[in-house]
Amino acid sequence: MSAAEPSSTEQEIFEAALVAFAQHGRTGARMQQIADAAGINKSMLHYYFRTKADLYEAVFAHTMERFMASFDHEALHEANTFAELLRRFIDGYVAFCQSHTHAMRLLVSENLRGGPLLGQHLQQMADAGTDTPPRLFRDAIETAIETGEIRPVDPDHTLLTIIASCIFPFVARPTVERMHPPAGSDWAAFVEMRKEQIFDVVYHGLQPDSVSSSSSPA
Amino acid sequence: MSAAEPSSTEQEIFEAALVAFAQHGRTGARMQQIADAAGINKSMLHYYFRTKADLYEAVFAHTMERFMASFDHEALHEANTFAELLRRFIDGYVAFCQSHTHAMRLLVSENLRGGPLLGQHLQQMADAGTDTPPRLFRDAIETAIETGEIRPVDPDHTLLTIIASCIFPFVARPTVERMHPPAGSDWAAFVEMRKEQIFDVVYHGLQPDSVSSSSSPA
DNA sequence: CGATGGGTTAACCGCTTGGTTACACCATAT
DNA sequence: ATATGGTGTAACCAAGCGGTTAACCCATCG
Repeated sequence: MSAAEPSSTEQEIFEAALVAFAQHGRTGARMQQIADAAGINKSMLHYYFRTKADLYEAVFAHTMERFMASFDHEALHEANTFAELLRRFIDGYVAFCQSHTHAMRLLVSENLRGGPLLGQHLQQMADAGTDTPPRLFRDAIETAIETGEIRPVDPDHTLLTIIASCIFPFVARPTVERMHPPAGSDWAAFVEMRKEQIFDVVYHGLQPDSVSSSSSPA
Repeated sequence: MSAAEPSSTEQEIFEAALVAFAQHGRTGARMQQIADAAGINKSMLHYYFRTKADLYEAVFAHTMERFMASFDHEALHEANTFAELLRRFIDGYVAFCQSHTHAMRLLVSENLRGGPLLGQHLQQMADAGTDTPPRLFRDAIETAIETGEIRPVDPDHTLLTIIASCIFPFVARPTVERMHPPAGSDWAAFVEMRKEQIFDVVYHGLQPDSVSSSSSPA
C-alpha cells in the first residue's frame, strides 16, 4: 500500500501546496500561487493532481498520516518512568511541531473549516481498527495514576493540555513573537526553552499531593 | 472614542462576516456568502464597508478590541490570593472563548496568514502606551513568585501554557470532539470540566516544592 | 405636494479563478 | 528514423469573483 517515491516536481508541488493551504486555507489558496512557489507551470498541477480538491485532499491525507505517526515514535517505548515518558512525549511533540509547522497549521486550518476531512479520516481509521494515536500516552497516564506515580487527574484533559501547550505557539507564532520578545529574536532557543517549561509545569502539576516525589527527571 | 451604535443590518453583516472569515480566512471567505448569511443583498456589503479588505479589517479590529478587553475584567481585581486570581483568569478566559469562539478563530486564522494586521494593531497599541493586556496577570505571577506563593517559573511560558490550554480546544474543536467523546456529546459540560482541569494542573504545577520557599530572583 | 437622502435592490462589468486544450520537447524502444 | 509516452508549456475558456451602476422605495421635511 505504500506509495511509490514521488517525482521531484510532484514533491515540489506538495511542499508548495502545503504551505499555501496552511496559510490561506483550502479555498483561499490559489493554484497559480502554488505553481509559482513550486517553480512550475500551472498546468502541471492538474497533470499530477486533477483538481484543486484532489490536491488538497492528497496534501491533507499525507499530513494526517505524518501527524498520526508522530504520536508513536520509538523513544516513547524506551521510557521507564512516567517522568521520562512525559519528557520524551513533550520533546518529541514539540520537535515535530517545529519540523512540520506547516503541517500542523494545515490541520488547524482544516479544523477552522469545521474539519469534514478530519472526521472522515479519523472515522476510516477507526473502522480499520487502528487506535487513536495518543492512546499510548493516554494509557500511560492512567497506569501512572493507578500506581500512584502521579495524582488522579482526567487523562484526556491532561493530554489535551499538553498537546495544546505544544502546538499553540507554532500556530499563533506571530502573536507569540510580538508578546514575548525572546521568541521573536531567537525562535529556536525559545522552542527549546518551551519544551522544558511545559514539562516543568505539567510534571509538577501531576505530582501526588502531600506525599513525596521519587527521583528527578533525566 | 466609542463608536456609535451600529444599525441592525450592519450588525448582521458583522456577525456573518466574522463567521465567514473565521472559517475560510480572509481570502477564502466569499462576499456573496456573507451577504446570504446576513440575509441581505450583496451590494449592502459595499454600501457599509466599501471593499472586502475594509470589511475584514473592520471585523478584525473589533475582534482585537474584544480580545484585549477580555484580559482585564473586574473579577480579576477582586482576587485576594494567587490561587483565586488564577481560577478567575482561567474561568474568565475559557468563558470568553466559549462566547466568542468565532472571534478567537478569526485571530488564529490571521495568525496562520502571518498576522500582518496583528502586528499592526499591537504596534499601534504599543505606541499609544497601552500595555500588552495579559500584563496584569503576568505581573501577578511574578509577585506570587517573589512572595513564595508559587514556584519560580518563567512567567511568560506559564502564561502561554495557560492561554494555549484555554484557547486550543475551541480552535481544534472538531478534532477534540472526535478524540474525546464526552466533548462531542455535551460541549458545554466539557467546557466547564475544562476550566477546572486546567486550573487543577496549572495550580498544582505552580505549587512550591514540598520544602520551604526561598525567594529566588528570576 | 415635491424634494431630499439614507437604505435597498437587480442588473451588470471586468478581472481572476480553476480547469482544458493543443502543441512542443525528449528520452527510450522498436 | 520514428513511434511512443511521460513531461512540460502557452493559449484559451467558462464560471465565479469583487465591485459598480442606476434605479427604486419610503420616511422626513420644506
